[in-house]
Amino acid sequence: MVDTPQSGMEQAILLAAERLFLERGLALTSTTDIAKEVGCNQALIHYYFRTKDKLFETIFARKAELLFSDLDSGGAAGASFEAMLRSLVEAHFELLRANPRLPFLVINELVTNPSRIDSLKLRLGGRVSKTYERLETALKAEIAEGRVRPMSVFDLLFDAVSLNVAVFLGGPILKAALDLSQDDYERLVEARKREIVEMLLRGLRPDGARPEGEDGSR
Amino acid sequence: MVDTPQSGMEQAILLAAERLFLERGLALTSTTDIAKEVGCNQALIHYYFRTKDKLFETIFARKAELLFSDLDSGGAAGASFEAMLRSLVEAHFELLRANPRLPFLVINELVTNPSRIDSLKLRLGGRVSKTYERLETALKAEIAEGRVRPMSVFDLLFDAVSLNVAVFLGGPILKAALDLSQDDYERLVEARKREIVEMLLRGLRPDGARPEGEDGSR
DNA sequence: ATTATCTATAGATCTATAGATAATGC
DNA sequence: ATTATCTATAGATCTATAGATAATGC
Repeated sequence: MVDTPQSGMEQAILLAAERLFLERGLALTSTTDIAKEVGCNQALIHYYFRTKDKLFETIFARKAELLFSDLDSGGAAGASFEAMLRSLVEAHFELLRANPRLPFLVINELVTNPSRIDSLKLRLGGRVSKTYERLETALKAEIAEGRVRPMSVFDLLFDAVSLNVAVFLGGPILKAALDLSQDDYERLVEARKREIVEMLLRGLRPDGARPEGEDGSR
Repeated sequence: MVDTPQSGMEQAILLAAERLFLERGLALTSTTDIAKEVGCNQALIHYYFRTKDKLFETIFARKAELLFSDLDSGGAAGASFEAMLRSLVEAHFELLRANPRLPFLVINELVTNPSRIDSLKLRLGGRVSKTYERLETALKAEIAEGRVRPMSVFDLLFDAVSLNVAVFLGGPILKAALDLSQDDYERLVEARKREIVEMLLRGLRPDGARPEGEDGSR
């Protein structure tokens, strides 16, 4: 749990391995590749981490933890539901933007090696639940007051995560397919962020909904 | 392009390889694995397909083609925009349901081996454009008449594909994480299908939208 | 003395090919 | 004769370990 202070070499190995694992996944990254990237010999990887799998596990656990970290959103208790949701979704989006390869790594690894799902479950424990429950209370209240159509928190989160994650899973492919410059690509990502929030908020409105004075700004 | 008639063995190899590639990806599937699955010796794989990569390419091309196949939606020309969109999204969803591992394979392969993106582009050519253009005309008309908020076809498709694909990318992981039975899982998938359509259609409504008599049914 | 780093190598794959044998089509 | 299938193996990895050497901390 606690990160014991690491030697420079250990750090360097972790960093290089992280980069390579994120880029190509576990199977396509050899300890030889990592050593080359670090600039040391391949045996040293095993000196510090015993096996390639343990090294991967270390990195994977940290990264996955990040992915499921509580997005401490919501800000002030008085914020409206819309503001809370918006801030949550945007925080999640920014987390992914800062770690764009993360969804690829996690999906890739959990799909090809489902046994890691259980160890992840243990490690993360009830981590997610805090945000989940706060959101649930808020959502139910909104629905009761008729400001949001009836729906489950599960679906709401599924919708939001789907939209966010897909940007970074499909992004690099789209960038290559459409020959986008880095600039154009970043604009696309930014545009998606706005569209996702828009789609989500509108998608929640109940049947007879009118905008609540909050919209129409920007 | 045309599938030349294949011998039984060739077929068997293709089938086994497809299954394994979809399950674990290219890197984690060896020609030895494939041979074992087929029940022949490993050299035979190379007799028919020369290299493992050519075998993969064959399968990958077919499958990717499927993924980008024109979803001949819309039905009758008189159908409403909502009906057209709904049918398009549902057709896409059903395509994925019939090939649930496909998104994993394609993303996995295009991300770890971006050079395949170009060959895919060539092969698929303007395939996607037909649906795209029909949708574009219809969307613009809707927007002009104020029945849909201003937005691009690009974003609309991105939203829809994101929501659909995420079900099948994340589904197996969720199933394991929540210990769902096969039945429960299938119910979840079905529920997602309904929610996705709901979210998309509502998310398109313009600011002052009232339901158009079409909603409120089921 | 202990810890970090290196060289060398065993043992497991895995892909691809060569060359032998069996099956099939005239 | 030609085509399909098999056995055997070369050559490339790749992981993990053993054992030598260099660096560091008392």
